[in-house]
Amino acid sequence: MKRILIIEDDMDIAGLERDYLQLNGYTAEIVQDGELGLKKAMTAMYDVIVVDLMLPQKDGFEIIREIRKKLEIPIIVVSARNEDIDKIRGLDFGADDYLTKPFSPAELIARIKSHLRRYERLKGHTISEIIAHRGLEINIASHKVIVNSIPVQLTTKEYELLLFLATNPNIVFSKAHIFDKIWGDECYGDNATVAVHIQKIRKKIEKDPTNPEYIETLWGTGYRFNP
Amino acid sequence: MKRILIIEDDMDIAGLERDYLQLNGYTAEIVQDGELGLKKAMTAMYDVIVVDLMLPQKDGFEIIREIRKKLEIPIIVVSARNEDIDKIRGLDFGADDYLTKPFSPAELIARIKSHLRRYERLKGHTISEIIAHRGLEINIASHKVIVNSIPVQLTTKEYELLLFLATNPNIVFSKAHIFDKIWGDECYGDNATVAVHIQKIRKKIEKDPTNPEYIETLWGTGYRFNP
DNA sequence: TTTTTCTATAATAGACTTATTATATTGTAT
DNA sequence: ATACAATATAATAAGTCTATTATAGAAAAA
Repeated sequence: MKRILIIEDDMDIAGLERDYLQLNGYTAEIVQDGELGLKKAMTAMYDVIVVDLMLPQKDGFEIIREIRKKLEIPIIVVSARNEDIDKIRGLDFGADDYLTKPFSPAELIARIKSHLRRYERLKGHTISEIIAHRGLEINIASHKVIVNSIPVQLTTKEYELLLFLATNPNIVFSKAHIFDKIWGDECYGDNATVAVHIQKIRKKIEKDPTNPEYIETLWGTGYRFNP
Repeated sequence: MKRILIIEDDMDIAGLERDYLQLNGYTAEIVQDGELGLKKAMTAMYDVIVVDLMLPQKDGFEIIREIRKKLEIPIIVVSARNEDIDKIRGLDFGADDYLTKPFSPAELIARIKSHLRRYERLKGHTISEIIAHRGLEINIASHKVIVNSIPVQLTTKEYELLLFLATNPNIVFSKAHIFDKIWGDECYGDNATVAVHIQKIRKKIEKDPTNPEYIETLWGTGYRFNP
């Protein structure tokens, strides 16, 4: 079941969107506040984000830019003003598509479908799919991970690290790269920190932490998540 | 320099498209015939394909379906008839975007730009590029090597060395040259080290390490990878 | 408290060296 | 020419060393 996040302050429109999405087999969640919307989006549990440009508290452009720093998922912009379109298209701030109000819900569905298809084609999987894999299930809301039906409590950093690796399976990342991704480019820190976190995650999710199945060590190169 | 393939029988339109693309720093190639267009596209030398639906000889839909079987790159459809749009959107036959004639060249450029951006975003960092020669497969993103469907575990140095040779097939490299490439010019070390690594790689990937098929020895000269 | 980060130490994979054996090439004598 | 020896180069095996990672525990931060 694909999950869509709607960031939209007009509840009439948001509700309509949600109903249509649900009719088409999607799970939709509405957030009316920009600040909260950004936070929700950053949990990385959604497959697509639909965001209105005109929001109270936080600028839509800013939200998208922030999301794009961390996530690769499709972002569809909704705008009431036709003039915004050029701005959206011209500036490369990370949105994938745009719709001007009023738009037909069918149009929205069609576009979401198309973006999901492409994402899956290029990445090989969608977010929802990666969250449950083999015996490992990542519950994003609670930061809990379920390994072979046994719930495991991860700390924030442990969770972020695992999620990053799990959403990029079969790719080797150096400790420095992982550090940059999780802590941010600006942060200066020790790669040992990454090693320590990896160790702690392994203790919690691996059957035998000495012979890890999920997070593999490539000596001298980095770590790799095996799905 | 990004390469665009235009499959379009109307030379007026195709020429206009090409000129605009070139003005924007792209390399554009025009093919007027559907059959040939498909063949060209399949060479996988292009970054984006722009295809007209109405073509002599071969149906545009069919072409796109064929391309999509093999390639993940963005495909943009151009159609003269407005009615086609619904068909394009409704059917999932692999196109990424559509434009109805007449359209502004700027619009085409904008869309191509946007698709390229997204493609790079989703594929760029995690290039799951695979180098394959005969039974040997090297997956760059995951550092995995497979020989005749059997995964082989290489160490970092072994992997680097094999990758270097495999990406430069049919070229002879002296041990000193290989050493410089893998270890860096500044490093001083023994050429024997290279020989030892070659030996270890052979043990892992060659059927008969004594008569190597992949990494051949050129007595007194160096080593050569045979594809 | 709990979580995160740092530091010191231990474990170890694998990188490198060395010594030895095998093989190809070249040169020389028959 | 052919056979053989001499020489140069490569393959191999084994052992040493180093760099990297794992781990534990303390310190700092939240």
